[in-house]
Amino acid sequence: MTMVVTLKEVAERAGVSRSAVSRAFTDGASVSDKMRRKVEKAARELGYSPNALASSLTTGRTKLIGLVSNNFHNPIFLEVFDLFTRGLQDRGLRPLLVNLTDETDPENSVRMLRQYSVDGVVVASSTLPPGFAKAFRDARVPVVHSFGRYSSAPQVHVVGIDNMECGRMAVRELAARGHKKIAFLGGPETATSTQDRLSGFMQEVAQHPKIKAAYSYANAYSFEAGRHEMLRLLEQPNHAEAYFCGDDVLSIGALSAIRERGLSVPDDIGILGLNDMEMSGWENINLTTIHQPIRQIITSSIELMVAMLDEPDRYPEARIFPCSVVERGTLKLITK
Amino acid sequence: MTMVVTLKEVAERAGVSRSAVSRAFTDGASVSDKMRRKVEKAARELGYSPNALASSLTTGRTKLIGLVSNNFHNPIFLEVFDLFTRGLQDRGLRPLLVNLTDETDPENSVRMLRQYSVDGVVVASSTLPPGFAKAFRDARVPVVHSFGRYSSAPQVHVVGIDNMECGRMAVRELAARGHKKIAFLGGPETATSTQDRLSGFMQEVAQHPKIKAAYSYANAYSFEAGRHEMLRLLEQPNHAEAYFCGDDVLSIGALSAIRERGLSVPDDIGILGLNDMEMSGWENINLTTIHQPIRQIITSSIELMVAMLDEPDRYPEARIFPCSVVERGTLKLITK
DNA sequence: ACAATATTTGCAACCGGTTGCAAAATTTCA
DNA sequence: TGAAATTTTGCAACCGGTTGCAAATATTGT
Repeated sequence: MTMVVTLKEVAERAGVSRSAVSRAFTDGASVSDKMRRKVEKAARELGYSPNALASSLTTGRTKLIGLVSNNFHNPIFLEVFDLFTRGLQDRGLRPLLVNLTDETDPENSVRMLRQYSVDGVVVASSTLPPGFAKAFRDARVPVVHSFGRYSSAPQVHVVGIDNMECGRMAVRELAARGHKKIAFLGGPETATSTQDRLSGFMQEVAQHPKIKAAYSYANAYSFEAGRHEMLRLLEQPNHAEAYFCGDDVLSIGALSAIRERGLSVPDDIGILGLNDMEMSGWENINLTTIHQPIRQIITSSIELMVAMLDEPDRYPEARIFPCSVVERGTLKLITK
Repeated sequence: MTMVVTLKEVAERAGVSRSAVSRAFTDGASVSDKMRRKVEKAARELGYSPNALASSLTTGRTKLIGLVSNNFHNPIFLEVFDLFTRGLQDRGLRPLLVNLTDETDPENSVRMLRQYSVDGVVVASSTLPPGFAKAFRDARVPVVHSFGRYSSAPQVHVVGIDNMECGRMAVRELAARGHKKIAFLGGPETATSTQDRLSGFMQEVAQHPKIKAAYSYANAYSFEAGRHEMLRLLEQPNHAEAYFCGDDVLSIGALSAIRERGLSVPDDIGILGLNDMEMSGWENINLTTIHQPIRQIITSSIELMVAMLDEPDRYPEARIFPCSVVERGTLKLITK
């Protein structure tokens, strides 16, 4: 159909064996310069390029990496996909993108990715349960869980941040600005990132006897969810002075709700986000937020994946990167 | 290494031939119920699932679709990737994501995608020259250029909008609101979408003798580029009353610049965008814009791709979807 | 110039499946 | 019940490459 040139035809044209052609195209193989030139000439004339899938059959390596996620409504994930695809490409790996939105069962995706013999899988999500990543490990395919839950006994490789510490950091930050009545507006209750941020948040609150804290959840990491939850909160008799939102996009939704109700930020209500996505720095958003070093997380995830390709049974580790507050316009300045 | 179960082992366990196992897993094949049950039992016990890549070798179909783009800084593309990946998955196709940022030469990507024997390629970009899509056609791989340039003599399948008509529509819209001094703030000059929108814009301006029009370009479809160009324009002695920006993200950048200069929208300056991405509807953005029906464009692109898999030499067509203005807060209301 | 050594090449089997064809088994019908 | 028609099964070759091994060729040292 597609008239694709095969190795055999190149061999015939060059008047050499098929193995010779194969060797000319695999570096490190034993080929003389003369032979290589002869083969390359024939290949060029025929427009040949080797079939990566056929060769994977014998080499056992496809250079395909499953990139699975379910965050297609959080703008930070555009940055995530950009960094992942470029990083993988730069190392000669190909991302097979899997959209897990609405998928509750790891089975299907595991099966599918095994059918395509991916060399490894990157699970890029904090809203997918840890069991999802583990399912890949159980199927004996190397897996890195980026933005996953850090645990003292990691079952799979995790690269991300310390979400509990972020929760604590948020409270310290709000406390330093003199807020006495604060709240956590989390993402979906089932997301490990939400759970951990909340638990760090509450842990730190316990250290500040004068601070009153509350919490509630949005049902997704999305603008609409944040807006909806904040509208609900504003209908309650006495809302908090400042909110730590579990994500920037949630924060932006909350900001929208607050302004719609005629309140002003940061004077009436303060907002602290988490992620520091590109958009949060835009002047029309200007969100004070905790920076998550996604560039480093992704680079490190890829390096870890590459290392695992050589050493599949590598002992699992967690790579945790520190976060820090970036000061913009949605939180009052610190009063000294 | 990965202890993967092969068809041969299933055959041995079930006590049947290898072909029998193969047939049990391809629907439409001639197998008795008894045989199928026997094979399925053995397969289940062994945890077998067929190797899609190996079978592609003989069937000539990988069900892999290259999804190539270079728009990783325009939030609308998160929606685009979401819709494409889900749409492809729903039809049993797998998106192989290719990030063409910084890539100027189609050669590499064509070669790479051929090595992986993709069944087809979707080029999702209006900032990639038409030659990019054509390179795939020349390599005899089915290609659909989504968001591509509509031409009366299409060389490849194009699914998108009539960009010239959008330009005209923008002028009519601004004229109807009584603006006499308008301008087009385009994306990169090399993007066909920019060229066409500008040419439609100018064409329509010629129909309105009282209207004065100018135009300039941002160097990318991104927030920063839009903001930067608008800041530059505001330094000129007399800027326009209303701008048609070639994209929503550009518009948002422009809004940020305008407000930073202490001007108000839409009273001092009006902005009309194009795309109607999710974010444009957010209350803190609230952009008046021309809606591009991306959902329909993507559904149609996928349907076209599926059709081409059966009929690779299908006569090229252009599928054009109408756009329409969605009224929000960045343009004065029409004065009757 | 010749033997010893090192490098390059081709043969043939294999990777994990699919498929045309003919033999074997089953069903249909008289 | 038996022959004809139909369905199911297995054999063997093939898809496009890779690789261990032995034969062929080239290089080195004396």
